[in-house]
Amino acid sequence: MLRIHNSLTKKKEVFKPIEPGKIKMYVCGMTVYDLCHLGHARVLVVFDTVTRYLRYSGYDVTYVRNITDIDDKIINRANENAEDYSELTERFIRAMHEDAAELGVLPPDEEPRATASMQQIIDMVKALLDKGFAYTAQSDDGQSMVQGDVYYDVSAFENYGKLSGKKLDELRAGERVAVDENKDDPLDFVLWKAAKPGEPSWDSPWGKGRPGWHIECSAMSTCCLGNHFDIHGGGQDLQFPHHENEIAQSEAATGEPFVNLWMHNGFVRINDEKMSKSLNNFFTVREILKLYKGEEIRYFVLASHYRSPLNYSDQLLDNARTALSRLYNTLRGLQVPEDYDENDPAIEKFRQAMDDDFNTPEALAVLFDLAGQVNRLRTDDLDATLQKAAVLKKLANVLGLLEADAEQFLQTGAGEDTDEDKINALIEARKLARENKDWAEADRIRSELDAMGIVVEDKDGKTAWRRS
RNA sequence: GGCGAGUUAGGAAAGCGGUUAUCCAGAUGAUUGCAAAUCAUUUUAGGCCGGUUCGACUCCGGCACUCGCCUCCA
Repeated sequence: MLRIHNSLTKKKEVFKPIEPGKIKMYVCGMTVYDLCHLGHARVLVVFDTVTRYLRYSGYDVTYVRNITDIDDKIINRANENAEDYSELTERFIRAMHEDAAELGVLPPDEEPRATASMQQIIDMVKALLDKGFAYTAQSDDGQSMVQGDVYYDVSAFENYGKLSGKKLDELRAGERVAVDENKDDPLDFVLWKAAKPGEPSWDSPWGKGRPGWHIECSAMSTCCLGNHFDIHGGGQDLQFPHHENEIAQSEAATGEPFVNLWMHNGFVRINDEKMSKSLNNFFTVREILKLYKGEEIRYFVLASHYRSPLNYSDQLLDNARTALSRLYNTLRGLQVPEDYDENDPAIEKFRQAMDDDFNTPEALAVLFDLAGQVNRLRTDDLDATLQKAAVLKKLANVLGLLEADAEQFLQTGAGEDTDEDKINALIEARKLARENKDWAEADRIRSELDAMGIVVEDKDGKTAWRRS
């Protein structure tokens, strides 16, 4: 029985899809004006793992993750670079896809882009105007004031604040909301923004302009998944105002409930502080990939529960590396069969862990228990060893781990190339020395390899090597 | 100020009202020419103060501290 924490009710709930056997899930993706940092990596990995597990559990999942490819930051960055905004976004979309692949993140079923969804966005803004949830307002187009902006009227939506637990009065009492004279209420937010000269723009009934940030997700999600769907996810920082506004827009426009279950992953932190662009304390995925493999980063992310804060440090990545090596060491040298025993008790434990709000740390513990069993069995019962190993590999694969060949994984470093010829030559030389019982020479070669970051292991009459 | 989350051993991180979480690090033993890998055993816990209970890390109350949201953010 799958239970998931719902941000809307702040409780774990038994999950029940709208349509039996099917799950429709939307996750807010990147705004593509820069490289992905570790916080983005967490969203990618977490919801990829959720999707993989839901599919493993037998659900037919439609996973949609959007790309925000037009907004103020993109325009500003393109201006700074003196390049067309679409060149900028194409570049970072490509980079994002590369990073995702390195992290073992499968592509979503659909990846809608804001700029390719203008008709749906305009239709939704129209619907909101028609139903009295929005109003047009004056805007400075660079030359004169025109009636080119459209705002959402938060006071018209009675449940505003239900996701974030905020009340309109309390929000107004806060002094952090910038006062904009064109708005009726400081909390109203823009649906359609009139273009200034030279800005990228799209035709609309309100003149040339571009969508506000929140409306695109309402439009793209309902467009791909229908007015009412099962799960909507994203980082915790999107809960307010972004997701709150999505609910207000979608439910007002369609008159239907929007999303049954909201999932929010916790932040990545560094020195007990949120990692973010604005604090400028972020590490990009690419920087980390120079030192650690994508799968090591993935393991690091999954070693904490998705709703907990995740602290970043080199030591923790080192820890993830060693832990993952233990699993790969276990599979090393085994011809693990595809078929596995579905009645293995570990599978039930694994499912219980994952069914409990995707408890990946607990699920990893099950993998390590299996690894222990495999290592104990392998000295005298190859058949049983392979059976357990098959279960281990299968369950790890559900988490997007242990998909690589063990030997290859252990012999590949992050970033740099391996000079295999040199390594093999040294190992051959050491083999000769050992045959002659010249232990001094054998050990000298071993320390030479060690200095190269190579560990040699003599077992079963053969010498294997791996990266340290 | 409003709202929310958290505080577990040397580090990380879970479950659980009484039985070994797990991973990394450390110790000892087995194995090894010596190592590595692996196995076995093992040392460090539950912010503080009360309460409930035969029994609390686990439930309840208070306090302290940390973090987040309330503005763009994954």
